[in-house]
Amino acid sequence: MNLNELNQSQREAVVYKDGPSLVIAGAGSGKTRVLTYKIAYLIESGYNPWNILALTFTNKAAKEMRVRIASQVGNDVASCLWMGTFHSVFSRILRQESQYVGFSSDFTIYDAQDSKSLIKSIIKEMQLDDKTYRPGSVAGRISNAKNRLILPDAYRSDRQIYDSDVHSQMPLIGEIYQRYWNRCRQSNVMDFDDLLLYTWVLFSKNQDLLRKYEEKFRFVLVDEYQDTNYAQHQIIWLLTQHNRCVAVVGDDAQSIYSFRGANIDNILRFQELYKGARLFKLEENYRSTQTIVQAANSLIHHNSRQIHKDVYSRKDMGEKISLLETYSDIDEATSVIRCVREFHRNERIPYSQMAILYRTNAQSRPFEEAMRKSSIPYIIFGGLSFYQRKEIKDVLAYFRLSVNHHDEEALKRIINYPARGIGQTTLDKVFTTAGIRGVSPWDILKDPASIDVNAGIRNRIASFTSLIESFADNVHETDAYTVACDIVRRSGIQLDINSGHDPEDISRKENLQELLDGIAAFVDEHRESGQDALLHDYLQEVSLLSDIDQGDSVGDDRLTLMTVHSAKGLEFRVVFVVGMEETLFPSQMSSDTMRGLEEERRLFYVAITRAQEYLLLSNARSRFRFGKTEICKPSRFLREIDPRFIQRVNGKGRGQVSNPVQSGLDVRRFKKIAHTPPAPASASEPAHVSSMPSSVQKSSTTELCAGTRIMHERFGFGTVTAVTGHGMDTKATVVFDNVGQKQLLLRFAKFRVV
DNA sequence: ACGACAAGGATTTTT
DNA sequence: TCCTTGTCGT
Repeated sequence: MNLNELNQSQREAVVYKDGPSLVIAGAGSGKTRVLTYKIAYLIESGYNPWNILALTFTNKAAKEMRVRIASQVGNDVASCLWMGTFHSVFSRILRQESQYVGFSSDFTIYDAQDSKSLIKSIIKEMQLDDKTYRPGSVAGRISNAKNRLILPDAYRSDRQIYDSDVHSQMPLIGEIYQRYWNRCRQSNVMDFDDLLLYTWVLFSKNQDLLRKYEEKFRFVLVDEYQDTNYAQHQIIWLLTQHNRCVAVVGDDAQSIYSFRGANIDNILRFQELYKGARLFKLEENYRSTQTIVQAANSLIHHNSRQIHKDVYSRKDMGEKISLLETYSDIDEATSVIRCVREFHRNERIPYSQMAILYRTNAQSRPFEEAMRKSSIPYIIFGGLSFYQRKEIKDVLAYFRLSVNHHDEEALKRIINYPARGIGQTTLDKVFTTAGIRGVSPWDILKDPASIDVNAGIRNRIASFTSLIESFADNVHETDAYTVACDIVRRSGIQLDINSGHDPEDISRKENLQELLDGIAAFVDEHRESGQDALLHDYLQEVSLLSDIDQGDSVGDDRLTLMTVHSAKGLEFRVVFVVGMEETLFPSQMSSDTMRGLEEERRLFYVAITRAQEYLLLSNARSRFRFGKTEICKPSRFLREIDPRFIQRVNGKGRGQVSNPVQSGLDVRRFKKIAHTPPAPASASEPAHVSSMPSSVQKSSTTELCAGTRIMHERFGFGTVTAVTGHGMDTKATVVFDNVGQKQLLLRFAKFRVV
């Protein structure tokens, strides 16, 4: 590792390991670089990788860091690090120690949808009005409570909380929380918040365990600390208050997730909590022009609560920031797209280096239309993620129920999908009886005498339970892919999904295939590195995966459209921030409190600092919203940027005024997430290569030695650096051109020598 | 038990 | 406007 590749302040932050430290990393200042170098440095100075805990918020960030660290210390070492998202690391710990919190180790995980659905059922069971007790808001309150480490008992006896619930017309939330809590325990499931909450319970109620993990994690690093909630903060504190070997990295100016419980005070008060903590500031921005950096500074200075820093750039001043005001949202889209085309033609900037950022997903539509008209290739992020789709969730529910029969939400999803004649009436009986007896619905299904139904239904129930049990039989021995195929086939999902022929059905079919391909890849990958690849293992990983980070195929030159939130951490040569209007950005719902407004301002700060070279901000005088045309005022944020950095531009071009008839008549609806115009008929590569019936031959191991070039089915080209082991256990160490170093177990690896 | 219609609501969403 | 949810009819 070469510390000379770091600047002065980066280096100081990296080599300090004698106590707690807070690294304030301005936008584009090399935060990930510091984290990865620091971990590599710790290892070089004697720390065992398995004694280092590094926590991130996204799988993507964890993966990226692991690759970068692997390139410094090798993959073998890097793979021993405890590195991952809070949720995945904690779920691993909880599975290990599940007995101490009263769960069994094969607990399954509820996503937000499952939680909401269970809460809805509970509200119904309590015969409350779901207009007053809106499941979404109730779920939000419970989630908040969990993030603040408030257990149901404490919730119900807290006067202040009760008053606030009464104030919002929902005095019984405590009761709902208690029931929700019990039901999750009974179902052997945890929701996302539970993964944090029970970890805290585990450590705070059990001194021996805490000591064990304190010993284990000799050094703890946390990325994006400004986004931690109280629970995460407290767990870190429990683990590190004695050895004080903790480094947190973040930027208070980029804290934009308070609506999910993130608490900016965690980072602002870090030094009060860890007395004597060193503060390092990374202030040189390597990403953007001086204009962009200074403009962003001038904006964020309007916030009162922040850690002082002077972010600067040594790049050129660059272009001024363009301000574009248009007549309507349609004009805004056409004008922005015209700019996109000019940047592409005149400046030769690829589309993939440009992004349109907006506050809300609903704003994407006019841009989609404009891009279709001018045949600009684009990709829209947002909307339903892959794993949220019905067809995918159904399959996953089968997996979950096979692993954990008590998973109530999984059961509810699939007991009558595909249709097997077990209707709502029967289900109601099952759930009511389960509620009365205090057992899981599965227990009721297994005990046919417990409900009053006719023999036909009884038979159908019996065949359903034995179907699930037959899946469960294989779950511990057979690999996830084989089990998954078996489930998809024998459950009747395959039949159901293959039956339709409209575009919707085709897409469902493709999604199912993609899921199965993903499982195949998972199995391959885990086998190659000698790890288990059972359905349990897959489920654990996939339950905590939200987006498909391998999603976009490389080489596609497409313009990006996304919300500002999802753009965090990304950068583009050209950025358009659109819809800069009061009530939209800042959002109506946030602008009544100072705290909310400051968060919106930070959000805008994030948007601005995504740009490397060119930044354009636009606002429309009128906008079509909720079925009406609204008059819009320019955002106050536009006035908060120092005018020295701003130039007004005219969106109308050469007197072109948008034609309302033209846009109004365009009634075709496009549901596709991504759209590529037909024009550049690129040699179409097969969209899906089913990976299990391997198209790549296994080569004989004797051909391999250090220096051999190989082509791996998934990892691409790479060079063998070492071959170790004998017979079945022969492994090759390969440095891949794109994905870094990997260990391949030759018995399973799919590659050929080139 | 499923499809057709009406009504109501509508940020942001790393896990 | 558009999406989700609930009710009603067959």
